[in-house]
Amino acid sequence: MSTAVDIAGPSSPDQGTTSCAKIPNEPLRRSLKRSSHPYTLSQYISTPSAPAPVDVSSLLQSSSALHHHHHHQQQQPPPHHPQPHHPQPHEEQQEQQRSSQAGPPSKPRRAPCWPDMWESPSGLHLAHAAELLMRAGLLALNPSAEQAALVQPGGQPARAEARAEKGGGGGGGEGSSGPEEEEEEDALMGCGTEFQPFLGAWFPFSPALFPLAAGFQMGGAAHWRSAAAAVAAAAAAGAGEGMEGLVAEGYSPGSLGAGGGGAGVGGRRKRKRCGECVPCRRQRNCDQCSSCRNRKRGHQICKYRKCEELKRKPGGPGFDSRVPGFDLRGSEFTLGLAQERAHAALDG
DNA sequence: CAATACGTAAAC
DNA sequence: GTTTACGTATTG
Ligand SMILES: [Zn+2]
Ligand SMILES: [Zn+2]
Repeated sequence: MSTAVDIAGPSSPDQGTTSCAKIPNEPLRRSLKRSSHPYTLSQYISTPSAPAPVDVSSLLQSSSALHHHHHHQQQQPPPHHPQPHHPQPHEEQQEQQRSSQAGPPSKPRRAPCWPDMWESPSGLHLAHAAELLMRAGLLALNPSAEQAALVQPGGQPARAEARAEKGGGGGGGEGSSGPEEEEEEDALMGCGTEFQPFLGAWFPFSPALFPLAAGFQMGGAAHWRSAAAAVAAAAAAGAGEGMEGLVAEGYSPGSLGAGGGGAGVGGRRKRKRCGECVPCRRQRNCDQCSSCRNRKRGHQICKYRKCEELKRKPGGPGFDSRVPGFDLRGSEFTLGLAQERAHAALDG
């Protein structure tokens, strides 16, 4: 199904060639004025200052939380062979590249490698499916089955681009990988589903499954790669989340005046992730979805990580068409497990 | 209506 | 100062 997936490239490079300033040319002036009219501040005010999400990390790593709660060290699956030196272009550069190369906005360089099929917010299904499979033990030793199931007949299913926040050499370039990696990996492994050894079974890397595989790899076969790289990656990634991640939510009624980009007039600041839904639990950006690719301009969290709570509008009448009785929150099993394992591995 | 762009709040 | 990410405007 998912035949209706947006195969077209969602990323509109637009003409904003330069970094982030509409100084040079103003082909279109979309931002005439950014007045905003949030919903009803009552909703926000009503928001209890109960810092629920804060405990998530603690819950996940009850034992690991002993050492400290500074940053959530997450697992970072090394993409592949350790490369001492690599020309890792920054996103900005990539942006400019693609932007400048194409005057008119029409798909700058979205390699056909990644059908946005995985990009679908509903892509979580993949993760769910994977978890189900794992639980069922179907992937025990059945690479063929998994491949056939997850791999797409199209040709280029998924490719690992793990490094993401490589962190590089301690600070500075945070970057979050980008399309460029595609080519790199392609050259290295030949643009194909990357099947990594997963506890004896082979798993295809996909944006949705990434975190899962990562966690398990670290826990089960962390030795498959340099521990140092993993640690570095983990640190980098962890920092990224620590930025905002899941902090206590507390709004100052008095401060609710203006601002919030869109939440200026009359409204509330910004809601926070619930921290319990599956998307919230994703620790890593897929780097493949529109948000990830356009994060520089879109300033939005990875589609796979977008909190379901935030997805629905507060005053929304129809709310969201959530499938009743199908709360993915139960999926915490795999996620929690993976994370736990990852943390455990990191902690030692 | 969906996707994207921008401003800005909030955590660091 | 940094970055991340929400919310809306604008665009399509
Ligand atoms: Zn993403
Ligand atoms: Zn959530």
